[in-house]
Amino acid sequence: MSKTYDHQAIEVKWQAYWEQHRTFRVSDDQALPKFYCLDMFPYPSGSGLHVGHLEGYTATDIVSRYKRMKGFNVLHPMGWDAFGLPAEQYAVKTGVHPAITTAQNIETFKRQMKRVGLSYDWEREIGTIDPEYYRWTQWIFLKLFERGLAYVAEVPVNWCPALGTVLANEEIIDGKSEVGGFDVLRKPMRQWVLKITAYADRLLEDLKLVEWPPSTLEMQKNWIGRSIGAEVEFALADVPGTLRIFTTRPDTLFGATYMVLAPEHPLVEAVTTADRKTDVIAYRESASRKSDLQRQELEKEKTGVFTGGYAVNPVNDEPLPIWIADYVLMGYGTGAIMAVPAHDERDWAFAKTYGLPIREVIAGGQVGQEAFVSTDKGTVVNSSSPDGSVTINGMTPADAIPKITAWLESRGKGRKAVNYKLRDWLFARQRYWGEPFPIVWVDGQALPLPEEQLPVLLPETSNFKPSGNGESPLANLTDWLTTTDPISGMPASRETNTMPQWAGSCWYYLRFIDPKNQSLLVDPAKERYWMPVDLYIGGSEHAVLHLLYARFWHKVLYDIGVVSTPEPFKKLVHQGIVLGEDNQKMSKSRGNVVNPDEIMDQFGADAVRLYEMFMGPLEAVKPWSTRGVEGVTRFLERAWRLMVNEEGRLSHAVVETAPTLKQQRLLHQTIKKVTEDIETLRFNTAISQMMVFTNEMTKTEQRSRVLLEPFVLLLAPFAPHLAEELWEVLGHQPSLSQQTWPIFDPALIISDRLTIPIQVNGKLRAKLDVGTDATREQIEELARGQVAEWLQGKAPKKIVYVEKKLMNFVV
RNA sequence: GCGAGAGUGGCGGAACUGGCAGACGCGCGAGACUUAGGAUCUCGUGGGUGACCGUGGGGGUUCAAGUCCCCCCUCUCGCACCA
Repeated sequence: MSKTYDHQAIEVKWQAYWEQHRTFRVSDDQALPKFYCLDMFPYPSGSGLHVGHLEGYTATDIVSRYKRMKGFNVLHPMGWDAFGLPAEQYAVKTGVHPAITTAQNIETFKRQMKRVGLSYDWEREIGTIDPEYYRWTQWIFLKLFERGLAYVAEVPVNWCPALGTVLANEEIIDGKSEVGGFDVLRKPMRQWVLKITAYADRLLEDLKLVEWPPSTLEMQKNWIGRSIGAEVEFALADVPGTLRIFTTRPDTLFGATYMVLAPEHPLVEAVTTADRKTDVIAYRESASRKSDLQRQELEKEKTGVFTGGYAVNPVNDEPLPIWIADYVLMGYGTGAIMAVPAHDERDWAFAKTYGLPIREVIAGGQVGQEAFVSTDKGTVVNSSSPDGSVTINGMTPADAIPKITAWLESRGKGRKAVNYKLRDWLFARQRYWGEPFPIVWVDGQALPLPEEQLPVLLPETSNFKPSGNGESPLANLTDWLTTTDPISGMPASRETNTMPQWAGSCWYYLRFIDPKNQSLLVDPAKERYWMPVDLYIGGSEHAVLHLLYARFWHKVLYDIGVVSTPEPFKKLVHQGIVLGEDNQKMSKSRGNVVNPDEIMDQFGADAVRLYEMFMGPLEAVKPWSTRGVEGVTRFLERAWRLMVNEEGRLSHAVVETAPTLKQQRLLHQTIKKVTEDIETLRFNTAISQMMVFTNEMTKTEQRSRVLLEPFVLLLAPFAPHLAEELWEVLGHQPSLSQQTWPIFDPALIISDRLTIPIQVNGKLRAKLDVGTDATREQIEELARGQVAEWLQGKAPKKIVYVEKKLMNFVV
């Protein structure tokens, strides 16, 4: 491929210039309007950047460069989510300390990012593994602990023998570990847990405050899973006590024909009769051995056993047999349900399997065929208490629910209740490469360390193997483990768990605001100036966990006055996945991975940036095409040749004379389109407009400087190296990053001629070229002449004229 | 099954509040310049080829539908016994 311009030389030149002149350093001048433009910071993996990373990074870089030229003070930082399992697994295998591999990987990432010309303020670089950073991660943990939002619990956790560690639910896919695909068993273990459920309502409500993709909002809503219903007390028939259940359908209480407890439910022993004991124990055991995967596989076939016990339905005093079944989950609601087979699919299936009665209480379906679950349709029937104190017959389910709930409440048999799918957040990992907890244990009690003792440094070791009993490798470090409680002076033992990877990424966006602050997490004045993040771009794989956890911490920080906004990320966009050239997901095994370094060697950083944006809409999943990179390279070369001759000097085609009106119109249309498209992140169409401009200019021999200079500025956010060079060739001082963004003149956009399509019966038959001042009558007369052939002399029934747009004859 | 999004040339994709379907790029074809071209430039390129058909399929609203309404099909992503 012949080179019109030497991308290599130009890119090296300008990257050095930017670095030397600290061109992208953020100012703390709060008089300027601010724009906080954030990428999801990466985990620095061993394989370096891939073209998918680049898509999001290029998008934020274009917006950042554009906003700077628009006069904004732009915060566009980058850092490293550098704690994580891969480096630790590598250390276990090779003995190389995770700090070493991590540092190397960060070097690679940073080198690649600089090569792409991303305009980060590197003076604000942070890493979650830096003690000066995790000191504040630990500090936030202390605040959570102080507020009762961090507690210790003996939780059955997902124990993965192969990884020698415990996994969170979200790290398990189809019953296997996300990393490595190993088997996972359940094992009770002492864990730190964060009470995210205390914030469930606010996490749900405040989704109204953000501009996020609808799918992400929906996923967060589902994850939180708020549902409103009632808790109802069922007295036990033969033993003292009550059984509390949660239902969203109290309107179907009269249709309950049996009860189900989760196998782990504490009342199981009490209600089980002697003759049922063997079966119940056997079922409980088999249920406890089932992994989540098995539970999913057996979804269709419901199993359970009768306990022999009965509970009394509070609405009609009817005794209901109590069963245990693993389709009822201990972790949700009260771990017990009333079963209404007529109006619940699961109960229906279970009732069919075990021959339990199905009683219709909402008319409108065919409950013999299938459960009738609609709450919008149907009428309540067979639902009056025997003592006549309540009836909901004839009502719609929606009306019956509050009525029966109120009645239960008046009798002390129940109350309105809200439940969430969201569980508290298991916040401890049995790993080395993570933040240590600022906690010591004295006599079995967890005590927080004072703030002044932070950070609790991760101790040095060369043995990264798990202790094997489920504790982290830190448990092997006796010297570190043994300490004294600074408050009481009592002998103490350090917490051996470390924090999960999510911890560091929960608040990093705050540290970028004030990365070197020694005394505060973030300076309040700076925080008020910069927050919230105006644009946050990252993968949709973080739609739930990272974004929910970060929102949770942010709200806690809001409550203690550290931050000033209820939500951290105002606008969120997910870049789509870049597929391989074969339309398949990029993977080493398929051999379709595109290495950005190789593409940059061949075509240069500007071409890669441009192609990443030209592929299609930012959020769409789309395939890579190296041919496409060639295409945008041709465009860049054409843009170059517009103003540079073969010797690399200003071309003679560049003239000082005034442009034609038509040329000015094209320029101003281009300014308008590029400006609006950057604002709405439609980079592909912005580039296409610049191509149109370039194609037109290529045709002319005399290219007015008045046209070229604004064009170079428009090109700058997309192809910054080339644009800087062109700006210099045009005789200007660098850097154009300090130039102001071109403004379009609305008067210059409007054309003096119009093309009016003429239709007959909605079909295009002619086009009229008229002046903007042409009247309807003039157009109609001209049009009649043009389409006479289709009018066939008949008078049109109707003539539709849309001002300056179109004329349609209806015959 | 539920939820969200999407189906437009050979390919990636354009098309604002209904108003010229296919911008721009890739690919392909023709030509120019050249010793040469896989460089560059110019022209052409939805399908048929007379006025017809074309935005996943079928209905509808409208002077006019890729765009709005109803039914159906397909794909992608997420959730998946949450009572």
